[in-house]
Amino acid sequence: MKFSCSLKLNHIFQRLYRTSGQADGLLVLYARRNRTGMNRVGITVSKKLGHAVVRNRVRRRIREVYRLHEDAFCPGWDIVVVARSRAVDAPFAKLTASFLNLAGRAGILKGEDRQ
RNA sequence: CAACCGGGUCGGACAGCCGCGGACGCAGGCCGAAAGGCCGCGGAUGAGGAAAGUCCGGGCUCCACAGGGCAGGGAUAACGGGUAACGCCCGCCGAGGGUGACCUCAGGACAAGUGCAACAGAGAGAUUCUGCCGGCUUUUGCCGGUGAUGGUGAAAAGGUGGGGUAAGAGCCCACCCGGCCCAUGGCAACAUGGGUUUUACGCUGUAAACUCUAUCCCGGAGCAACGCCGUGGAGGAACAUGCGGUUUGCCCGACCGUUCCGAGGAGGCGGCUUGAUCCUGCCAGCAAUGGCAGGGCUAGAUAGAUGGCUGUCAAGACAGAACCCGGCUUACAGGCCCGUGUUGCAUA
RNA sequence: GGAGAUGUACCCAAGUGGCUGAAGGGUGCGGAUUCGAAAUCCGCUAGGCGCCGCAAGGCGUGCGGGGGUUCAAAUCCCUCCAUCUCCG
Repeated sequence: MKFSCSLKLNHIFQRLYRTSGQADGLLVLYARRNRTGMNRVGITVSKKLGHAVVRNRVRRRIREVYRLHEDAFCPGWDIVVVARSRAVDAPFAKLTASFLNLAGRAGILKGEDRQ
């Protein structure tokens, strides 16, 4: 990926959880501008969603959504995506639509940036 | 042919496009004095039979070295073997179940001692409420014998039959059951056969109750252990035969700290995968397993790599390594293979 | 990843092999007190699930689930599940 890496530091997760996020039935999205010029993306899947196989599948699908639409995002943001329990059985197209809709509301897409 | 029994093994496949991890390779690019780092390209490679639960056994690592004495604790439990070890596995014995192939069993000792056995019942290892019998009394009743009777209970003096007696009782006899002793077979558990006399073998159940016996173990932790590097920020603490600390308890003993220079700490690197290893063949053994020979290297992440989408077939489960092995337990759709396998039906 | 702890009526909970009652609180209902309530005091029965019954009530099953030992298990043993805590 061109300008993205994974978000690894626990205190940055904690900082993002204190901000007000965007949510719908499938996902919750927190975003915050950073100074690196890169996007740092973290995915949170709680143990309540199921066993390790279920959690791995949800995380991989969410990461795939971001990877396929990386060009639509503005660089320079910290992003945390939390999967809710209905995201376990959601089809891939609905997951994509939910992610892009929440990102648009957070104002981190390139189209939103021009306005 | 059908229904089973036991054992083993696989556990989505193929194609296309876009992606991921760590090794390896490259007269490749950038940075750097160098060591090296980052990027790019390439072809290989990349989750399980349970990776799970963390229930046992080890390896490995560290801590202030763990020594002696007295207490104490834990595990296992027919017998023989296998193993690095085990509470695991194999064989075998006994008991129980099944028509059978076979399956299940914490399966030492209550005849060393102690405890418990509620309620009911006369009585729960010790007895006379009713009954029966004998004697006295001659209404009531009293004394003695008796567990054979009734009822109670999970359990009531080893069982059946006969003799015997006032009535009865292993009191006596025959057979059976169990215990003990002897002989034979077996490494052994045990099996089979015999004996059990003189005076006295007949003993309840419970040890997943205390306990006893036998064998083994017991310092503590666990890779978030532990070692190394360490930005920024802050700058402490203490005075000697004392104080604090180290192991299941106590005593003795031993040791450590009480400092000096950088503990602790965000983060990073190592630990991190060649091992009681896997595959094939032969040999020993009923088997678990062991030996020899040849060949192979087969994940190593660190917010955690195997994915996403499409198509065809199938519809197809349980489920994701985190220091590593050997087991156990639990979850699980379907497919395949093996057996001088079992039973039933049909045909010859 | 590792180490532990706890599960009992709607909630808090005692019970560590035995009889009728799963003790006792809170909660519920009724009464006293009050103009009315809260608090307090007194009494009462019910307590979860299933079946039968018009009702009173009765029977069975229930102490997280399953299995075992025992005459008998909330209690002892094994196993699974759930919840919570701690370790950088």
